[in-house]
Amino acid sequence: MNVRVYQGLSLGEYREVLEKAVREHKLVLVLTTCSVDYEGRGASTLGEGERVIIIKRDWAFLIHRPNGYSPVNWQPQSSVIDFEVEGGLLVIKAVRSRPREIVTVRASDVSLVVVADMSDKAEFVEYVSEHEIRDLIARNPSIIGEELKITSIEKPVEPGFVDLYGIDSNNRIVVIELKRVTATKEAVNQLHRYVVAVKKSLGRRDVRGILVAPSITKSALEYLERLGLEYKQLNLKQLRRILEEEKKTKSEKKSGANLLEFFRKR
Amino acid sequence: MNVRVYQGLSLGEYREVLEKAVREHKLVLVLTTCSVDYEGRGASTLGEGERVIIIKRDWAFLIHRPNGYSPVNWQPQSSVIDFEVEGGLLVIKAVRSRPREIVTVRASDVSLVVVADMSDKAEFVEYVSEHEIRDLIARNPSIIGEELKITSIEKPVEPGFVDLYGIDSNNRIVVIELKRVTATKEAVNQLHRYVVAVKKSLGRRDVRGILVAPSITKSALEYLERLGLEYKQLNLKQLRRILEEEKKTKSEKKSGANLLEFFRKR
DNA sequence: GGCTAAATCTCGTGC
DNA sequence: GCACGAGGTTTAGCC
Repeated sequence: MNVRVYQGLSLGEYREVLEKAVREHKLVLVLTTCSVDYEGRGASTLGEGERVIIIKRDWAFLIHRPNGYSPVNWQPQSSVIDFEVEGGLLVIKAVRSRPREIVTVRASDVSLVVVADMSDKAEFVEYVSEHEIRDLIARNPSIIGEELKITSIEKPVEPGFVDLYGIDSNNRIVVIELKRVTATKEAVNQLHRYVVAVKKSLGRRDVRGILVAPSITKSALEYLERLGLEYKQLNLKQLRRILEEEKKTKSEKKSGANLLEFFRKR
Repeated sequence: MNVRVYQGLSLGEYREVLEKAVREHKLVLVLTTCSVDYEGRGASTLGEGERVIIIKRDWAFLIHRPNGYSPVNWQPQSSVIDFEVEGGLLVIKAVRSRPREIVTVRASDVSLVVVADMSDKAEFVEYVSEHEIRDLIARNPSIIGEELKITSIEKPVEPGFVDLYGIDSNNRIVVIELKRVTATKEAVNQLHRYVVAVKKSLGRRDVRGILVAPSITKSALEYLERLGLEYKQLNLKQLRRILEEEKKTKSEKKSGANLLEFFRKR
């Protein structure tokens, strides 16, 4: 990694360095005393204080305060980043075109600028996502303690997509809504919407709605029961164990079948 | 701002510097070649590559790749940050207790460490939020072209909170759901939920549901009309003008009051 | 601490 | 390019 550190320059000199670094799509860090204005979908102002500015190679633009996870101001991807010295201040403008938004930094002092060549081609692998859980249950519905035949994944119905759709051992239609986190009223409502839509489109009354989640809020459970829907608890630890097992087996077999596509094509 | 820059140290020396800086709640930046594992609500692995690590004064922990707005891994607030040198690697563990999550960084190389004393006490003022729009309409319902008397803000009903609640000129109950961005089916659904709940709790059928938003998706509008609900377009620019005006008047009044106090104290 | 909903949400995916 | 939904969402507000 090629890293350059700049300290003790004049604002004009910093401007030169920053302008060149950004033009060359380097990664840039700026430690600065500044105020910030934002104007776009919303609007904000931030008084003077000490912050870290990160400008990424794709011109993502982040302003971080000394505390907290979130940047105080940002631009997910800027179309223009402009540096000017005006009235004793280094003014940085990060502009985004769609939606039209602008972040303006007014730096009275720059303590440090770091310019780095960075390369990162590594693969990011995430697991235990809702997708993965969904496909696992589709392959093996007994996980949720039901004798089901899953016939569709992400089945489109009027108000959206049903996570899992199938038939139980009594030939009743089953609509499943899946959450990988605590289910709230929103989730109950989503399920209810789908059940109503399926009932209507099929002209059948014997449609079961099952909410599958690791946990559910008390009021959501009450709401769900009042609507005649069901809740099945999901054991995430067990699921992860099964997924781990499958992954091992899969990497041995090296099978590349896409379950979603498989179901779609039927 | 007191800034210290470290380069060319051994991993063991870096460990010392980082350990001390974090213990003293300094802001820390690390440019490093590393791999990352995450295990908690979800799980992920990331192969070796060049990244920026930010450790904030409150032990928020962010790992950024050279591109994109989002950190690839993070800890909103760590309870423990631990540094060890193991097998030629600097291993950084950031642990969060609730929920139990752990991010593990394995650094094969450190290019730069920056340790900074940073102070930022400035106020962050955000405007044109849903709150502000809500309160403005509450004060002046004619903005949405209706003769309304608003009687409640954020009225709690069974499934959640009604943004604005009131009575129209024909004595019909009005439930208003507000969005500051394009309204989707989700918003329609939210409104529908509230209208159903209010109808039920009052035993009245003459309850109007109005979705107020700057725009609405086509399918959401169809859905809304099918449910017998209404949509009112919001002119954000006009709203912002009014808010600006009000703010000016308010600050004049405020400074006037301060002036009054000032004179009283003499 | 639980619950509810907003967010300059961002990001991926499908049409 | 829009629409829709997930997210390790995070954050704020209220009880």
